[in-house]
Amino acid sequence: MIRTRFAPSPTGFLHVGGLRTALYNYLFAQHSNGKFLLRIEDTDQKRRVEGAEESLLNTLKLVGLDYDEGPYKEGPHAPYIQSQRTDIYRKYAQELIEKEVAYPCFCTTERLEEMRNKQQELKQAPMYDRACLKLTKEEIEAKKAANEPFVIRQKIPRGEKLRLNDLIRGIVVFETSTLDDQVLMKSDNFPTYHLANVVDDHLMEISHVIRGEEWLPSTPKHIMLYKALGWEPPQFAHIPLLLNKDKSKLSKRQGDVSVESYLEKGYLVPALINFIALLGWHPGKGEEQEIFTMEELVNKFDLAQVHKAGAIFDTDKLDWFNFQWGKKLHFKELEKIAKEIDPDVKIEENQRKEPVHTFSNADNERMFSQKRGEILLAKCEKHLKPQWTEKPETKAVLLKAIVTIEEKILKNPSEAQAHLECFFNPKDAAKALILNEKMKVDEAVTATALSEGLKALKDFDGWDSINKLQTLLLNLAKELNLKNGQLLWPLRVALSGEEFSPGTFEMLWALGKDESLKRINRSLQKTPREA
RNA sequence: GGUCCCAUCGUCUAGUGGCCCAGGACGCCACCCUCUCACGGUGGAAACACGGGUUCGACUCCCGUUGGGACUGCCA
Repeated sequence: MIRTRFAPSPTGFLHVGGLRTALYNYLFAQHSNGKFLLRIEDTDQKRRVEGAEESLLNTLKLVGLDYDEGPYKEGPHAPYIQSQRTDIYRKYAQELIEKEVAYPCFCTTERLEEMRNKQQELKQAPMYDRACLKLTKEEIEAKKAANEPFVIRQKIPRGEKLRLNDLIRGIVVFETSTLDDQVLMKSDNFPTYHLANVVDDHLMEISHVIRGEEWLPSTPKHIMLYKALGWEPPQFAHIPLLLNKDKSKLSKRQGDVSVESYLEKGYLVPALINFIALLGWHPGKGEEQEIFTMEELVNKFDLAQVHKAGAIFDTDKLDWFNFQWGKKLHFKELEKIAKEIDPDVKIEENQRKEPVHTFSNADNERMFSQKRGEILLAKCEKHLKPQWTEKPETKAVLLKAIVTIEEKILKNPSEAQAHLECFFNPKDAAKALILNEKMKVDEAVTATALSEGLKALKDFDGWDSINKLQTLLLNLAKELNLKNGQLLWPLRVALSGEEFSPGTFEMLWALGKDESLKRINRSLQKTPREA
């Protein structure tokens, strides 16, 4: 039975590196029909952060990493919070002393510090000098009786070779003489990671310990503890680190590392998972697919394909994943509501692989467009000026305008405001902007385009359809013997007042007849006809 | 300093001795589409750290060098 665990320390928000560790544990367990457990490692009273545990649990839930056993869930090995298991660790610490693979140490922090400084100066490896190992039973009892605080240290044998077969790194050999006598129990009677982790992983029947590479150097100590207690060690898989741009271990100081903050910024859960999964793992076999659902990841995941080298956490690619997933999810949602509105709707893909919805009547199409606006609005509402969404008349325009900038919202919702500005705060079109040499738009062309455009639009009654507006103006351009751009550019700039904006047909449609004619008219007044 | 880990385009990576004068993706650049921006399409620049072996043949195996990283806490 495969059993894995994620064992975070509740000292803050869930870190993206932690998310990846959790994800690999989850994927591996799911892939092999095993169990994934969550255990809270809160043995350091000093680093306790209020609310961190809740936030951790909450984020894990948000990203869909549900655990089979863990806090607030029934499980055969409860409790899953280490601070509630201290009796267990004390018992095993005692057992280790009795087996003489651990010993009490009364050295003060000051003495240890002094010792290390000296060793550093002599360019020696800082290691505990085993002063307390020489204590007799009587001396130990006397110190205990005098209430001297003490820790329990692991007694590492000297001159032995320890082989570890890591699932990712292969065989790693350690010389035990280079290993320090690790503290197992602190003077506050709480265990350190090293003891608690070994005891719990054994008791909770963890088969595979999948954890960050930073643990590799202490793994031989852990293996010795398993052996000393007569236990079979689990399999180890040390996954590579996530790195800052300068290749150091990913840290808060060099950018955003909390999963919550990425979620808050609007990154989609499947995009984040997709991105993180591929940082240090690849399905291999020449696979060129990049977009994977959680289900596909579970199917394809394999520890043998996890890399050895660290990966830089570079969010450029995350932005791309987010855009891909944004489109995918959005189009799926549109399909659903289109079918709800009109069971006979025809959905075809255009050349860009975007869905085109053809409805059986104009009412359905209108309703769909409105719904589409509402969906898009929900994606960017928090970035918009509230006055646009509050007034009914501006809201109607907004729901249309927002559809015209769909791909921009999908790409980056926080920029929606800037793209929508031209619908609500029209700037007078600067003459210099309308005239465009490259497009062959001079003053005469502008005057013709605006006045003829205005004339045609005045009597037009197809304002509810972008397609009809398009047909009208394209035909007009032909009649006037103008290139499309010569007619459409002046009109678009007259409508938006901007160099960049949604297209002419889209703007006309969203703005509606009255406002459109007003804007074109105003530009026309200001643009002198050629003499 | 010591111990351990690692090393293919700027980044994420494919590659398990001949399929590779190295493939994909992001980013970048150019062109196309086009009423602008964007979207989309096509193309381009861009990497096996170095030196020795082993082999008929090395990105792939071995050794060394160099470089990077982690650990070296009564933190995890």
